[in-house]
Amino acid sequence: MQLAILDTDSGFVQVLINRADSLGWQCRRFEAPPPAEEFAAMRVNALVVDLALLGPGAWDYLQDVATVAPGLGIVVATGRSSVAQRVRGLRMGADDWITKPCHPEEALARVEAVVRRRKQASSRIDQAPVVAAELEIRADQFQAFASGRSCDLTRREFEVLQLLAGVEGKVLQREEIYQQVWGYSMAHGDRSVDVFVRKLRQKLESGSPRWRYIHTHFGVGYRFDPELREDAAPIEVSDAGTAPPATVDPAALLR
Amino acid sequence: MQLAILDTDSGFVQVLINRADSLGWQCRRFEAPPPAEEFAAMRVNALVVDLALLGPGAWDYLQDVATVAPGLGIVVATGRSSVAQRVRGLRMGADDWITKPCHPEEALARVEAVVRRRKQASSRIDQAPVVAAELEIRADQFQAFASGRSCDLTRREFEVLQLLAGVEGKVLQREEIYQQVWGYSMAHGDRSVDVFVRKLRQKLESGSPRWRYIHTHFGVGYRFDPELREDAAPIEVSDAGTAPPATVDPAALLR
DNA sequence: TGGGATGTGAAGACGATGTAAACGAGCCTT
DNA sequence: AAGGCTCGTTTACATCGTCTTCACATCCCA
Repeated sequence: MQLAILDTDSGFVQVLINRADSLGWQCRRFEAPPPAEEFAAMRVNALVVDLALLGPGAWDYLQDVATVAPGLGIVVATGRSSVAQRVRGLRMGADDWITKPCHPEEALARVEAVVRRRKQASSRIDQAPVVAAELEIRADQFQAFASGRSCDLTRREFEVLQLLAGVEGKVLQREEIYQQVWGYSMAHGDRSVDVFVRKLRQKLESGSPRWRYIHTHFGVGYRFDPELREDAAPIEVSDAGTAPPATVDPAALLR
Repeated sequence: MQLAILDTDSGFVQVLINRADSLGWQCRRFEAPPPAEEFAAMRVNALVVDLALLGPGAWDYLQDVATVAPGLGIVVATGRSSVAQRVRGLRMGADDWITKPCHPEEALARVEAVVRRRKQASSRIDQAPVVAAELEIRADQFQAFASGRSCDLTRREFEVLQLLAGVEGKVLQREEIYQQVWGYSMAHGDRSVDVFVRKLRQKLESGSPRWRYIHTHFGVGYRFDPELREDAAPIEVSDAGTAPPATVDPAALLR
C-alpha cells in the first residue's frame, strides 16, 4: 500500500504517518502541491489531501488529479467545511471527505475502504489465463513462451500482453490500456500503445507464426484472441485439378 | 442509478428519496433487512443503511451483504457512533460512513462517489450482451453478431445500432441519434444518419436475412424492433451469384 | 400527382493505424 | 568516467479504412 499525503498540518500528518507505518504502508509526504501527473507516475494507491492549503486553485487541482490519475483514491481532509464544499469535492472526483480533527485510525480505515473498492474491481482484470493457443503467459516470470521458447518480451511489452490476454475476447481502448499499464492518462497523440502492439505482434509471430493473437478494431482499440492463420501456407501447391476458386464465398458476407 | 435504502428514520429517508428522485435515480426502500442475497438480485448500485435498526446482528449482516454482493456500494448512515465502530464498519466492507443528521445532498454525493469509483474499473466487465432475435450486441467487443458471426460493423455503425437497440421499440429522431452518437448537433441537410442506417440494414441482412431490425417512420426517424420477414421469398429461383435487388417487395409491408 | 423525405451507390477527404528509424535515458561493463 | 548496450519514447512517412458528401433513384404523404 502506497500512500501520499499533501498537508502542512504537521501534527495530523505525523500521527497519520506513524500509524500507517505500523501497518506496513509506505508514505510519501508533500507540503506543497506537486504537478498532478506526479501522483500518477509515483504509482501510489491513495492520496490524502487538505484542500485548505491549496488556496484558490484547489478545485482545479483536485479535478486535475482525479482526471490525470483515474486509478488514484482521493481522500480530502479539511478543517471546517460546508455541505456545498463537500458535495462539490465528492462530485469532482474525491472518493471521501473527512473533517479534522479526526482519529487517525478512522482516516486510515477510510483510505483503506477507498483503495479496497478500487482494487476489488480491477483485480478481476489482472487474472491472466496462463495459456492461449501456442502461447504461455507466465506472470511469475514476466515472460511469454511460444511453444516453450521465450519470446524475449520486455517488461512493458509483457504488461500490455498480460492485460490484453487477461480480458481475452474483449476490446480494450488505447486509453484503457495506457491507464492500466502506464498508470496515468495518455497524452493526446501518444502512439506508444500502437508501437508496443506492433512489437508484440512481431515477437509473437516469430515464435508462433501460425497464429494471430492481437486484433485491431479500427477506431476503437485492440483485442486478444488466438486465431489460426489460414493464409497461403501451401505455396508450392500445383493447381492440377485443384479447386482454387474457394475465394468465392467470403464475398457473401463482405462489403 | 438504482439505490436501496434500509432505514426506519422516515424523516431522513423521505428527504433522501425526494432528492434522489429529482436526480432521476430509482429508489427502493426497506424498513426491515431483507436477505442479503436480495440486494444482489435487485441489481441496485448502492445501499444506504442505518446499522442501528439492525440490532445485535448488524455486523454480521453488513459482512454478509458485502460478501454476497461484491459489486454493491455500501454507505452506512447512523446517528452517533464511535471511531471504533466506524473503523470496524469500513474494514468490514462498508465504502463510506456518514453521521445523521446530515444534508441529503452530501449523502447522495457520497453515494455517487462510491458508485463512480466502482463503475470506473468494472464498467466494461459486466456488460451483459443484448440479444434480439438472431442478433447479439456485445458492448465489450463494439460489435454485433448474427447467429454467431461478426457483422463487421464499424465503430459508428455499432454505436448507432447500440443506441437504437438500447431503447428497443422506441422511435428515435435523426437529430436525437446524431446528438447521441456524434456528440453535437446535426447540420441542416446532413444525411449521415440515413447513410448509416442503410449500411446497418445491409450488414444485418447479410448476416440475418430472415429478420428486419430497423424500421423507418416517415417524417420522424427510426425504430429498432426485430420482426420476422414474411415475404420469405418462396422462390425456387437459384440465387445464381448475387441475388439482384430482389429487396423491392418488403417495402410494401413497412410500418 | 407533386414535392419533400428517404433509399442507394460511389468517390474523395480525412483520420487512424502500420511500420521503421532516430533519439535519449538508464544501466552495465570496462 | 567513457563506451556500449537495452529499452522506452518520439517522430516521420506509408498505407488503409472510415466517414462524409454528393448525385440520383425511389418512396411516402398531402
